[in-house]
Amino acid sequence: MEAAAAPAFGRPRPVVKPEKPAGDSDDDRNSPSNQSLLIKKENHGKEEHESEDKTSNSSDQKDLSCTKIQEEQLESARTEMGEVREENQRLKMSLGQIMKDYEALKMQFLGIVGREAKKLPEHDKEQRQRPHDDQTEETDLVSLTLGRYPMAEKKKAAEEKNINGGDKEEAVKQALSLGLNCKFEQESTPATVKEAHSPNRSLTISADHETKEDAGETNWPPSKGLKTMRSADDDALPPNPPKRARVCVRARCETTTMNDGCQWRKYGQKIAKGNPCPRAYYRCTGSPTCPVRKQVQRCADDMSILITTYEGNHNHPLPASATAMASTTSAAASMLLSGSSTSSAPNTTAAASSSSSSSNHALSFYSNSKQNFYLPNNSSIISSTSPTHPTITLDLTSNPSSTSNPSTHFGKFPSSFPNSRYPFTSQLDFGSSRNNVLSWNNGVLSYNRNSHPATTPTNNIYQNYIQHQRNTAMSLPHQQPPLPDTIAAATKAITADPSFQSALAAALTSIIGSGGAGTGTVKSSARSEQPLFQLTSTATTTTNKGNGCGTSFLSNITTATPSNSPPTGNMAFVPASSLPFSNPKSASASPGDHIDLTN
DNA sequence: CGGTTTTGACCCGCGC
DNA sequence: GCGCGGGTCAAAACCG
Repeated sequence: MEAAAAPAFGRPRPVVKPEKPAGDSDDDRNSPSNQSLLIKKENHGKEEHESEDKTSNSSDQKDLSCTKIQEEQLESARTEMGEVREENQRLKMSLGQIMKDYEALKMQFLGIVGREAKKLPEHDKEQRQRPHDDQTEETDLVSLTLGRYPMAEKKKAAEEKNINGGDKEEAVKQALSLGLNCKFEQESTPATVKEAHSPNRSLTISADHETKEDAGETNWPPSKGLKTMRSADDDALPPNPPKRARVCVRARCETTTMNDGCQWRKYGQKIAKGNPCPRAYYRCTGSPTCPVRKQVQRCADDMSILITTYEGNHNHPLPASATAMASTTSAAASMLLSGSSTSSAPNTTAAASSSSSSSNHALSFYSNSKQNFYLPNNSSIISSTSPTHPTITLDLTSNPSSTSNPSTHFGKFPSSFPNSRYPFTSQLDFGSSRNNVLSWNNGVLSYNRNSHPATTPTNNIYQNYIQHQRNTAMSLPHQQPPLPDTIAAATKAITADPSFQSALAAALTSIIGSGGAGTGTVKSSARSEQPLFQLTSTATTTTNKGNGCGTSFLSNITTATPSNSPPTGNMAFVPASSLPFSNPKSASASPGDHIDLTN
């Protein structure tokens, strides 16, 4: 392995002449110097033989000249030998250097693994101890819950977890080797990650998938819809297209679909087994060739929960309001595909590495080289992997009363989730000790902290993040700094760390919205006629005349945060004009919505 | 009239 | 090989 790994370091190898093995002195018999010596001997014998037939004068002269020639040849042979030895030395040194590099990387990797292991919550450890077939990559499962997570249910959910089990090292390896440059604007950065087929994901493997997707070639289930793909989306499908990740978003929503800012056309509906609610199939109509599709289905156990599964990346410019969700889903997919899903604990640092910080990944889960990213409290991601589709689930449901909807939690998730056939789920609870609630209700994201019901409810998540950013050295008691400072700090943190979580972004958005507007509604500075996003909190109640469950809560905090991020940047800040609430035309985007303010 | 939704039929993979 | 189930197609209906 070491020998194989050494070239991967990219170190320029010394030029080695293949016909001249750089061996030690043992191999010198084949060296040119020896050859020349042999030639010399042969010549000497030949000359001696010839000298018998010739006169002594001429033979003496010839002997003289021959000895000179021999000496010259000897000299050149010696220099040649010296060169060969030098080359051997160089080769040995470079080999040693490669070995050193390898060892260093190995130590780094082990260190990361060790750190990761320390940060695993206890239930993760329990989970790890479970004999699980999660050893296979096919069953990767992570969970990120953006809602409060009661401890009891956390334990349940922990049982579902498996990614942090025996495969942790593998996952970290994947995280180290993968970075998914999910893109939503197809042009800028050539994405370089594809889904891995095998547990041993590598950069090589990850090179294709995104590229294909970015090129607008969606690798929809190769098995299915070949006809469809050929006709509409793709010109050519690879013989063995890689699996593509799915991102499942669970959110409380009374409407038929979540309003994620995209235009969708329904192309099918099916009654899925085990769920009385029909599953609807939508296609993105933003571009005729846009490969993105989504499935919408209500949770069988809790009809108020809408499960939206996204698949594919948009190959066209998205409405700004859509970039948020697209970014979120893509980031989640990135996380899944990169194996960074091993992060689990509150303040967990994911050992994910970003392959490119220049991606358009609006809400990257990745951290640049040595940066850590922190998952907000109560955020959870469930990722599961079916034989055909790795799936990551962003649970945006909240459960203010932990017992009201037990089924919405991941402990029961597999039974209610349409992808329940996925053999494993793992839930990573990022700490719910503070009883934070981040909920997404019918187009509004609300974040409640139960411990301070009367205060501004939306500060905790990024406070935690900021606290982590400050390395907890200050060990400040949990408090809520003045909002402007907080926003500035959050902005700074976000801009400093592009890997900030989408969920955190959502929370931040709501924070800023509540803080900036005070009424829970932030209006666009450019177009004040439409709310940028609306927030519910324990203190404020807003009505959403818009459509359905908006995902654009992630969008448009530009007015509050002086972010320099482009619309497709790490945070999707969009103008109000493009918010889905203002788009009542598409029924799929926002059919007959009404506001659920129960949270 | 163009776009969307509905819905039965069809295709295909997978498990038995 | 067969049945099941998920996913998609495509024509008709619907809607603004």
